[in-house]
Amino acid sequence: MQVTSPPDSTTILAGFHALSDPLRLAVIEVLRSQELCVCDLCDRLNVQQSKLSFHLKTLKQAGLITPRQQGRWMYYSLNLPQFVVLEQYLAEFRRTGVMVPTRSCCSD
Amino acid sequence: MQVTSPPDSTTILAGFHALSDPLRLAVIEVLRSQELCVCDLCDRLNVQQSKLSFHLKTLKQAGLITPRQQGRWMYYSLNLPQFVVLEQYLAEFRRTGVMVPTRSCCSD
DNA sequence: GTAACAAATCAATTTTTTTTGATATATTAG
DNA sequence: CTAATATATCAAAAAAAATTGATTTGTTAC
Repeated sequence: MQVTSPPDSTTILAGFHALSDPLRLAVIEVLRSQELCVCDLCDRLNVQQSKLSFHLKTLKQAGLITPRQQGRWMYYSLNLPQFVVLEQYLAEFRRTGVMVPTRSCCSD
Repeated sequence: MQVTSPPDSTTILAGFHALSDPLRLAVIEVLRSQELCVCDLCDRLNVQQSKLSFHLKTLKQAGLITPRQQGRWMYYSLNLPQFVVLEQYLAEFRRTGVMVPTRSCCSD
């Protein structure tokens, strides 16, 4: 019973790439407990606004965070379903623990 | 009951970075079902040897693959426990579904 | 020993990503 | 409308990552 179609590799790649930078990881750690606006994130992570904006874009495009505009503030929060997508991708490997015995290589 | 100590962010970052490249993802997909030597991987992925070697190094340093030397061949296989480490990291987010209601921002 | 082969490493180049500071866009306050 | 503020975007520079072809290292075959 497969409810959702498997994600294409582009989605997976974008997700892992988004999680492969220290600042971006720091962002999602901070958002773990609450939605925050850009200026709050700037303060907490002590990083300049345009820099943060660049990384938020990466996370947003990877589907890991969701923006919500309220007045002139932009609030970001985690998009948990996308975390699950990546988690599931990794979980599949665990289920493939059945290894074919090593064949002999090329010309051997 | 925590059996293993939590991985440092360097480990997590290296892992996600290793998974963020198309060729490296292709490598682990191919290794999913069996251990393979470098020359077999070259053939299957149709990629030149030094290029593959570069990416194998990245995967190896991230702990996602394990080398096994046999004669002049180097066999690589998945290191499943490290996949689990990353999976667990992502799973933690799912468990933090309890969101604090949004506070008002900065000067608002 | 030498030749042949597998794989890693290296240096130079190319490509991609990130950073920076400035500017543009959009919203609210007055 | 104008000023102030929040955020996004842009272009240029800097930094990091990837590609390439050549070379090196190590192993086996002869």
